[in-house]
Amino acid sequence: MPSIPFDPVPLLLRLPLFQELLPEQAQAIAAASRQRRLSRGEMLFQKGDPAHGFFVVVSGQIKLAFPSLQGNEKVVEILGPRQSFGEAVMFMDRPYPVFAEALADSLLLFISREAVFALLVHDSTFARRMLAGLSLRLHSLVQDVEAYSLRSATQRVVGFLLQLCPHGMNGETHGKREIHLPASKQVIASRLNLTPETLSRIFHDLSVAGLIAMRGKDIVIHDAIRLREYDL
Amino acid sequence: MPSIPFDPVPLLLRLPLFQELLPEQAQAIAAASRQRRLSRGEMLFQKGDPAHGFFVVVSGQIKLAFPSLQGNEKVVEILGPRQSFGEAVMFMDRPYPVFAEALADSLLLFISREAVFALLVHDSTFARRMLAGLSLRLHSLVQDVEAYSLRSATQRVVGFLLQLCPHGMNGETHGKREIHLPASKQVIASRLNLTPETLSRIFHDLSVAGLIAMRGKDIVIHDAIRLREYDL
DNA sequence: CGTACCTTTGATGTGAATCAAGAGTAGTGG
DNA sequence: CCACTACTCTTGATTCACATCAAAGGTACG
Repeated sequence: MPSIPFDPVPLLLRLPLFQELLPEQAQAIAAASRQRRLSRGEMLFQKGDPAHGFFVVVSGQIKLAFPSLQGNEKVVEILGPRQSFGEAVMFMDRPYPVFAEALADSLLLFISREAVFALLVHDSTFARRMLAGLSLRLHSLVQDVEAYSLRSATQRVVGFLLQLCPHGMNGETHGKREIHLPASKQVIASRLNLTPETLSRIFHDLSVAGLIAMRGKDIVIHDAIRLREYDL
Repeated sequence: MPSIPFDPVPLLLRLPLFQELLPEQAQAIAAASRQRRLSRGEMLFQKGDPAHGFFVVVSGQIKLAFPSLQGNEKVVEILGPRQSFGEAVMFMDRPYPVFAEALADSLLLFISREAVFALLVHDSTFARRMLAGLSLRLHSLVQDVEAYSLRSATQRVVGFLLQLCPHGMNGETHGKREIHLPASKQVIASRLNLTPETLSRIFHDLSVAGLIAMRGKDIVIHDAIRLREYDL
C-alpha cells in the first residue's frame, strides 16, 4: 500500500502536548516528523532497540509489552489515537524496555529527539507540557503497581471496567453504563496481569451476580456503585 | 530539638538536578526551600494530601508506600540521601498517591512548586534535567512492573541483591561481593511484594544453596553470576 | 466453508499467603 | 547489669487465589 501523504500540522496542534505551539514551531516539528504505517501484528520496535524519538498514534492501536522467556508476554499499555509513547527513553539514552506491536492497522507519527530538544530550548510552555505528560504517565504506572500488589483479580477487572466508563461517570453515581472493550480479551487479561481463563471466569461471575451483561466486546454495567463495591 | 540552620546551596549544587545552576539560580532555589526534620516513624504526608512542591533527602531514610484496608501496606520506594521525590505530582495538581514516612531520623529539603516553575521558564537545561529525572523514575517503575508480573519471588529477591552490589559489579562477573541491606527485612519484603515469611524462607534457601551467607543485614554473595542464574 | 484463533468451561496443580508459635535482638527503666 | 517489654525475624503447618492443563464451542475471515 502506498503511503498516502497528509499534513501533520493540524493533527499535531490538536495533541495536548503541542496545543499552544506557534505556527512556525508546529511547522518545525512537522518537518522533523516522519509517518510510519503498520499493519496488524507488525512490530514497531523490539525491547532493547535504541530510541531516537517518540511516537504519536494517529489512527489504529498499539500495544506495549514485555516479552518473556516462556513465550507469554505482559502487556503494559494499550494505546489509541492521540496517545504518545517513547518520550521517557528518549531523555535517557537507553534502549526501549518494552516492545511495541500494532494491534490493528495503524498510522503513527515519529518525532525525532533533536526536534524535541530544539523546541525545549526556546519554549518553556512546551517543557511544562512535556513534564506534565511524563508525570501523568508516572502517575498511572504507580496506580498499576498499586493494583497489581494490593488488589485481587476481581478488583482489578472491576477497576478496569469502571475506568472505561465515560468520564465523570466512572462509578460515582448509580445507573446503567454501556462500554466497549478496547481490545481482545487476551490482551486485556495480560494488561490486568491475568490469564485469559481467569478473566473469562471473572466476567462470568460478574454476570451471574447481575452486575454486568456482556455480548462480545460490549458490556452493560447495570449499577456502577454496586459494581465498585463488589468483592469489597 | 532546635532546627540547626545550615546553608543549602552547596548541597543543592551537588544534586544531579541542580548541578549546573548559576549561583543566583541556586540562591533563588535555596531561598524558596524549607528544611523539614522528621524523627523515625514520623509521617511526612498522607496519601491524598495536596502537593505544593517536592522533597530532597539530605540525610536519613524515607519510605513511600500505599496504605491498604487490611492494615498491611505496600512499599513503593525506599529513599536515601541525595534522592528526591514528589516531582511528578507537583506537575499535575493532584494529591499524593502514596504516603511518606521516615524510616530513620531524617532531614529533608522542601522545594516549592513556584520556585521550580520560575526556574523552568528561564533555564532549559534545568527543564531537561527535570525531564531526565522523571524519565529515570518512570523507567524504574516499568522495571518494577516487569518484576512483579513476570518474575518469581526468588527472582525478585535475587535481582534486588544484585542491584545492591557496587556499580559495575552487579552480576556481570564472578566473584565475592559484600552488601548491606538498606532497611529492615519487613520493609524490603514489602518493597519486593512479599511477606516477611516468604523473604525469610528465600534467604534461607539461597544460603542452603551456598549462594549467599547472611549475618543480620550483612550479606556475602559468593558468586554473582551463579546467583543471577539460580532459579533461571 | 474450512482453518486458525479467540473464548469459555472443567479438572487439577502450585507458589506464595496466612495462621500460629517460637527465637533472636534491641531498647527501657529499675 | 539484669529483667521487661516490644519488635523483628525465623520456622512449620495449612490454605487459597490464581495458573496450568485439557478440551470444547465460537467467531472471523481468506
